[in-house]
Amino acid sequence: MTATPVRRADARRNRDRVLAAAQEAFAEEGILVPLDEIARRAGVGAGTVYRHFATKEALFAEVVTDRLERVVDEARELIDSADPGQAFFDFFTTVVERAAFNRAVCEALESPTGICPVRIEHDFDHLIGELLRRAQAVGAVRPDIDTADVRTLIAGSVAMERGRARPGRMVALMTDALRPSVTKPNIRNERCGICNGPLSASSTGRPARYCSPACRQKAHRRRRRTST
Amino acid sequence: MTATPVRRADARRNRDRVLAAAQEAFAEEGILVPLDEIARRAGVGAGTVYRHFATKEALFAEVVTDRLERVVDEARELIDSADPGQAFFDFFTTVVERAAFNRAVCEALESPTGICPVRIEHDFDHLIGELLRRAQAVGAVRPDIDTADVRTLIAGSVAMERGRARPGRMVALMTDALRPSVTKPNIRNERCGICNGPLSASSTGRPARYCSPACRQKAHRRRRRTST
Amino acid sequence: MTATPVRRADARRNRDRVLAAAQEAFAEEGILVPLDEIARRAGVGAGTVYRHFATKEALFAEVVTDRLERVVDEARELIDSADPGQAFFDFFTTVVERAAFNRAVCEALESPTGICPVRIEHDFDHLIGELLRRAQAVGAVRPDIDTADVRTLIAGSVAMERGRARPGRMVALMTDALRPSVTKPNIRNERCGICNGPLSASSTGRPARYCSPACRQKAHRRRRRTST
Amino acid sequence: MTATPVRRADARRNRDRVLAAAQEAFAEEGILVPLDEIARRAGVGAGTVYRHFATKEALFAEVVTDRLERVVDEARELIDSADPGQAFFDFFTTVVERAAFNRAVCEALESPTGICPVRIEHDFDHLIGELLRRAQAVGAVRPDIDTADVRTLIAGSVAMERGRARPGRMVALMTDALRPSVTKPNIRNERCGICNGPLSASSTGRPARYCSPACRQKAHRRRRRTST
DNA sequence: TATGAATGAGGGTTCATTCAT
DNA sequence: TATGAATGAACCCTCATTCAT
Repeated sequence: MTATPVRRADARRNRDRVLAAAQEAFAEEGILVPLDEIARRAGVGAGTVYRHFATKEALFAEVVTDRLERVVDEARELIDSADPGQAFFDFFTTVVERAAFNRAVCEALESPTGICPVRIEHDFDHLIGELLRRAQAVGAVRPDIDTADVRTLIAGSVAMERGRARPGRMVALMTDALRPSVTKPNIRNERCGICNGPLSASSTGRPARYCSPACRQKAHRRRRRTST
Repeated sequence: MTATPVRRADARRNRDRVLAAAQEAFAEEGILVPLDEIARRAGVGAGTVYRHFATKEALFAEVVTDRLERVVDEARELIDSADPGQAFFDFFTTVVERAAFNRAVCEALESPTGICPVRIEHDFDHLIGELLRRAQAVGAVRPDIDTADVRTLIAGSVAMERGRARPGRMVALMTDALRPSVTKPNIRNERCGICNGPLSASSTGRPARYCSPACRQKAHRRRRRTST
Repeated sequence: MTATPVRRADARRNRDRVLAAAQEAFAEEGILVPLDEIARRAGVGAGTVYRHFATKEALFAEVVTDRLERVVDEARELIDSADPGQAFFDFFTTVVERAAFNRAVCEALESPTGICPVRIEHDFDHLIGELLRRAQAVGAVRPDIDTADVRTLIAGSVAMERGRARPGRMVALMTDALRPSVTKPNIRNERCGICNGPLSASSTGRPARYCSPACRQKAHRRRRRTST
Repeated sequence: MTATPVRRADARRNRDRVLAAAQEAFAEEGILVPLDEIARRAGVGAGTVYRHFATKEALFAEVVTDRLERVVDEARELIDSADPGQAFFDFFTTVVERAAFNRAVCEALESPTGICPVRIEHDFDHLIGELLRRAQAVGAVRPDIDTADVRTLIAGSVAMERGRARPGRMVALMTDALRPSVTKPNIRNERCGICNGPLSASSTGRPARYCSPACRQKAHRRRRRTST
């Protein structure tokens, strides 16, 4: 009992070393990296890892949570930016860039299962929501986008950036996609009334209801038949 | 005198069952699904799987190749479509939709390593290239996009669609991103001359060189110092 | 029932093909060669192999037996040779040479377990015994050698020849060992009365009882102690 | 401050138990013994074996290397023996005796592939070479023998001794073979000029050129034909 | 408390043998 | 009868987790 404070300091230091090693290892090799490898990088025994984290999965969650927390913390001030559009796109780009070099974050973002604790997920979504709302308010982002879309786009952009030859290219394309455009987007995702195929966006006139002249013709014939 | 061995029918049936089970299992759980699980789903012993496929990896490749071959075969006629834009976006949408429910295809598309035989990879790229070229020729697709971009976008769209609540939404957004727009895209991926941060696209005036007023100011001050 | 003779002929032919393929495969790769490989070489199904041979081990025994039978058959006339020494050494050399290129025979000869049927083992031993007896009768082979020695020497020579750079060298040395010599051989295998070490053969005087002067001295001292 | 980790004693004990079990199992059943069997004999899990030895093959190499190292270490002093012949034959006999009860060593000695690390192989060969050279210098060993022969003879003797009824008998015969003899050995390995068969050593007269009177007669006839 | 050794349940794969066709 | 497909036990090896020290 005498050395408790020292022990606590030791434990804290060990915990941090494990986390740092896990950050590194998970970032480089993903969740499949053996736990022993993490312990080795941390310079501790495997048992020590388990002293601080219940399971490997919990350690993984901690690592990802930690990353997300940093992102959230650093991005919080962006909410009050004088240029909400700039703020939103800065955030988007930064998050993707960081995650793209981090297999752990990639795998976490892509996984639909709730790896991270609810709190941080909520914080992350809240942050996105605020940035998005303000950016949309000034017309910097398409109005038909919601928070879930942005999260999905972030994850997708990360996946696309990872290991690609020209870094930043896909994320730039994604941000373009988020900007309002005079072209009429097809994000309503409506389908052809005949063949249920996708509708091509037409930039003029009223929205198309059929995907092609052939289908329009078919619909016309049907209507006649029905009316007969 | 048919040259096919007598037992072919049976073996073929089992092979097909294995392939079907593998399609299912790989699609649901990805390449990490145990081979025994595939055998179980097919209702055969593990050895039977190995009779038909040299390794688990070979089975995986077969499954993915099969999917891609179907896509390529069905899409080949699109090349001569009267509406190249429509053809391109139809293709894009169809491919993503199919793959989105298929972890195997996702993992294969995302993996840089050559899982599939070169032939099918080449066919796939060739198909994309042709559809893209024609669509760009009629102005239906942004001219600054290349085949590699499309492949990446397909894989990314798949990742984004997978397990998402509103199917088709992300792919629609992606296709929007591919359409030409009167907004000036930032796909040049240029960076702020001061902080190297991303540039926001401005739809009017000359292209921005700095990401924010603050950076522009900084640059201004630097220029004065240098000129002195 | 109509085609019985034909079937029998077919079966016989198949059996022979399996045996030939097994000869080849076992000779090249040893008993560990997969049975499927043998079936493949024979151009039959694995089931056909089992129609003719109860187990893989039985097939192996048959193969080895067959080899030994040929050896015995070919060597039988040597028994009545006018030069029994020549006959014996010819036999020895030929057997080793053949077996040295035949992993199956090597493995069978080296294995103490009775792989082959008793009959052929007996025939083989009988042949060796006769050749040996006659060769010893004319003084061509050391008299302190028996049939078991020869069998062992054959197996050992085969093992030594296999894969060696200079074929025939070891078998020549072995045959030298079998010839009578004016040096007194130590095949009595007696041991030093003190340290139980091997005795070196001395070609003159009475047989040594101690392996070295040191041991002889020790024995001398012991005797004095005991007699006191 | 000793640098040895705390747990070393325990792990060391287990490692030794694994090694001992492996010695036993490999010695009895050869390299084909299942690794699980070794673990079972050692009273540990399979994983423990892999903690100490990278692969089964590595464990096998360790076992054999260990044996050879002991042999080499114990035999090193023999090099300076006052009786080089005695030293050589002692070495030969001892090595064979030990290995004869050890399938592992047998298989390693017989295998041309480098199972053991180069160092020990080299040490072993060097030792043999030295002992052989000195023994030949004093005329205790035939001069036409080289190091490779001795290695081969050791392996062969081991194979011959293994499981044989009269231990030591074959090795004694082998050592006899190595001794110089007044009989003319056929180790030149020359062949009959007619049938290419082996020549029997004749102890008198000039070396035979044909293996039998029949061949000599044939040669005679040929010569006549050619000269005509 | 920290260590890292031990565990043992699988993982992919092989192959002697059986059996439906 | 011959086929060769199917079987499944067993192989070597990995690694998350536990536990003696």
